[in-house]
Amino acid sequence: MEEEEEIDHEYLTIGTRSSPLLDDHDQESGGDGNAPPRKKLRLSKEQSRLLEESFRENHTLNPKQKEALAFQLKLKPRQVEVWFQNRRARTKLKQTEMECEYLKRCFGSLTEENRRLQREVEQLRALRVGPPTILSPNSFEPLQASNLTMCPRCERVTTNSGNASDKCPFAGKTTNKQVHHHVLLHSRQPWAAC
DNA sequence: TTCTTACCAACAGTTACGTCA
DNA sequence: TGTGACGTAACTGTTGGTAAG
Repeated sequence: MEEEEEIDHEYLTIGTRSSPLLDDHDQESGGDGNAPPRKKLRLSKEQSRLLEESFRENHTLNPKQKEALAFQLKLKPRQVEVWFQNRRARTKLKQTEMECEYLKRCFGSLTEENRRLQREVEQLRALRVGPPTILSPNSFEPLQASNLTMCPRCERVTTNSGNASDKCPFAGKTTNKQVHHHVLLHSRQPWAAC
């Protein structure tokens, strides 16, 4: 760990052909297209600590803060700026990875739930031997459920084929409303349009 | 008021260096 | 000792906001 502190930060001057981090003197010494190899700065522990501390307070810096921090860290403002840009990018990447993991887990549990429901549907299908039936309230004979309709007003059940006058209290009445109800209930055009 | 231009900051994507297994 | 993976400093190009003309 101590070795990191021993890095000679002086020699690690950054720069390439067009590096904004090079001052004029460095650019000149760079010469005509023969760009010196890019040197990479390694921040000291103290520098990293201060940058992290500053980042916790603010994820962006205004020019004054940038200047002050750069002065404090003995770095160029551009280096501080770059560090903050990269730090924001790392934060975002980490968040995205966490969201990705969360969505994967959701997908897994939903897939499992889907499988379970599919199995349940299969089991229910296997139990069903014929078309669903219900017992007639009058004759207690089994009636095919597909032939039954329920009046939304009186909530009584009748067969589509017809004569329900004995079951519906509104059947046979003579007011418009009641006739309407009766027609709706016992016609082939059910009450959907009502 | 609207349009154009220049400038700047932030970002996404990429490159390249240093380190480590 | 060479090598590939990885972390990250630094770079490039794009975009959106803003002020001045």
